[in-house]
Amino acid sequence: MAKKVSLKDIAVKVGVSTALVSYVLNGKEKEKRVGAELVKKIKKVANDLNYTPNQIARSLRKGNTKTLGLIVADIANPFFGTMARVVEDEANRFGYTLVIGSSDEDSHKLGKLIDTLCNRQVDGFIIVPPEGSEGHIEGLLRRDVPLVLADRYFVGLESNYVVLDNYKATYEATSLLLNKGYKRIGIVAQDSELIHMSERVRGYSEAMKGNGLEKELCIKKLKFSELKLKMPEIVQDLTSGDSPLEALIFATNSLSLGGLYSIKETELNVPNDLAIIGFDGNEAFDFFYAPLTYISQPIAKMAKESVRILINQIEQGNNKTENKKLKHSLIIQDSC
Amino acid sequence: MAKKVSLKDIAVKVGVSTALVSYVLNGKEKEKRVGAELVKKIKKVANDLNYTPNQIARSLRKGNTKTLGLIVADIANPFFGTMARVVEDEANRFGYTLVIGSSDEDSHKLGKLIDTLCNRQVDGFIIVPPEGSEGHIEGLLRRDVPLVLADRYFVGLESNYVVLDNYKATYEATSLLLNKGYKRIGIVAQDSELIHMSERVRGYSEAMKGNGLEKELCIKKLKFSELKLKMPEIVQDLTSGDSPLEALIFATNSLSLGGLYSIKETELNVPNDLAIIGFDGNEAFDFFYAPLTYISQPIAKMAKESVRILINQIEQGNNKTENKKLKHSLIIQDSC
DNA sequence: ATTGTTTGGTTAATCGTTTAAGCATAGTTT
DNA sequence: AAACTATGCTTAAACGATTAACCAAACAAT
Repeated sequence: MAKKVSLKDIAVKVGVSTALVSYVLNGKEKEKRVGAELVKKIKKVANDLNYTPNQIARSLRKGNTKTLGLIVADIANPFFGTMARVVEDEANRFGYTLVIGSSDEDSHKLGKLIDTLCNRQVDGFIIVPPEGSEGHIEGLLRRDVPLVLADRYFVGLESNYVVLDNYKATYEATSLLLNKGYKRIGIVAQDSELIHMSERVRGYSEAMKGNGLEKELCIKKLKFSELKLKMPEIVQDLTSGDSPLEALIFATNSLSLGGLYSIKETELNVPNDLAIIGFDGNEAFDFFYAPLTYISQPIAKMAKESVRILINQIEQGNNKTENKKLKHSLIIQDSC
Repeated sequence: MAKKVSLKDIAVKVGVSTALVSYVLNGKEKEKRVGAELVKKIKKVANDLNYTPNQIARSLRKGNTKTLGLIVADIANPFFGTMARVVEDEANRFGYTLVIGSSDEDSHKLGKLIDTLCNRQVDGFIIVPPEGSEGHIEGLLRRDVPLVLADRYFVGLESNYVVLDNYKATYEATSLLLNKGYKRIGIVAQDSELIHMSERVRGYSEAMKGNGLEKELCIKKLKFSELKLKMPEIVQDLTSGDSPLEALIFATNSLSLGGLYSIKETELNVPNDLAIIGFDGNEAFDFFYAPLTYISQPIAKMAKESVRILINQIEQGNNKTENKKLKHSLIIQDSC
């Protein structure tokens, strides 16, 4: 790697001190009363030599890196990929670079990522926190590290967060089914203590109870690892027997997808034998023989808000926390 | 942000120079003959204070950042998301952090990303180069910046690269169709000068010519921006008239998807009226009424090889370039 | 007794920027 | 003429870690 042009190179060439060059190149020529002649000369030489400041050195001196850290569950997941993309663009717009990490929903991995990024002195974090990671988040908060939680948050922690109004999302989805006359409605959710999931289940429950159907509640929880193994079985169970379900809500994108793969293998006809509502968009939803009705998240808005809040905290030192619950939209197609 | 523990804090607490602490914490206690007592004490204090080295300072001094830059077209695209994920894991495995950028297939944006990452002193790049970016890549090569091109490369440039054997991929896909008896076969490709695309077209052409069908060649090229607009029209054109196509190969994932959306709207029956072969996997392919036969890329392998080659060059200063053309696999389902 | 070696440390320069503080010289007040 | 003020630039410390070079004391060898 060829060595880069430094302030010193310019200084030597022009015959001044590095301080002066730094002032000029940082637009402090007025404030620091640099001679008009020299300003021109310095700018020209800087340009000729194709100078760009060494961010590492600058970071060390200034104590900031103009870098944000984004930690999602898995960047290969299109939901997080899309989110990352918007975060990247927004960060760039504000002059920040983005570093992305995947936690695999593993709080230990999250801890390692946080350490790494802290040592690299990122100025702040946007984190999609996995289960059991309150401790790590709390640690960051205690150290006053600028931080926004996205997609999920912890009830006990006073932190910034930007999430979907998950309760309302499933409440309305369930209501839609109820309005269409379905009564025996079930939900397949992730087996997780995380608030976004419990809110989704609660939205479903409350909607059912509101219709006097508390006895009909059917909630199945799956661990992530069991998805491929158990989904066919679950679909089978729920839709047979003496009171088979009439409708099913899937509480995540992967559950929806898993569900579709399973349903495809059965004799069931959607929506006649079974109505379904999915979560998050997915092109596959459109190609299912009965294109899926689904709850869509405003990913871009979530990402933008997160960045805005984060940068606000970094640059203004804003210390009161901001919370956002965004509204879903219901994409209505043919599956119910 | 609370200040972090530094080498000096430890040094002061133990009552030694920072040099000694640095030696011990970097495992040079033997080489530098540090007293056994002190070694213990320093390690203990470092541990108690929860010390972790400031990577920024270390980077400035050592001239490396243990950071890799990955520039893809769009991290929201699952193909690149998956690739990024594997690159991330591999980089981590070797003690590197990953910074990701999206070029949007825009060489100017690529240039800006390269500048940003260079100023942040990444140790090397993995780049999926957009059209017209030879100049930027050449610039990096001239400065001896460690670099691996992925997915595509430039014929004139002597650089590392890891790509799919695109020629073989479409050659075999076309052969499959020919063997099944289809004769009037077309290909819909991206309108691009990039080698991966021209190789895909060439694979198709050669296979057709090999069967004496050069007169039947039907190659449609679409600009990325025209995809949604023109695809329905193209599908319509190709499949009607007096010699409608019997089979169609889509040369990218988004073309495949766009094609499927269009075909869904027609009266055509796949594979009876029209056989299709797609590119890259996609869950949507599985839910099309005639699950798609497609050319699948070994993304993980591509990512791993890229990282291996890159780190090899960074750490060994290896200056002979490595090139890899990986083999596709043909996932055979019901669309042909 | 002189020289040499080992042991166990310290000093100080360095990476490239930023920035507070200082210091001439010229020009302006009183 | 003495005392300020402005102008225009330089010096040097600092950020935190690394590392070459040096130093002192203890001990051994000639």
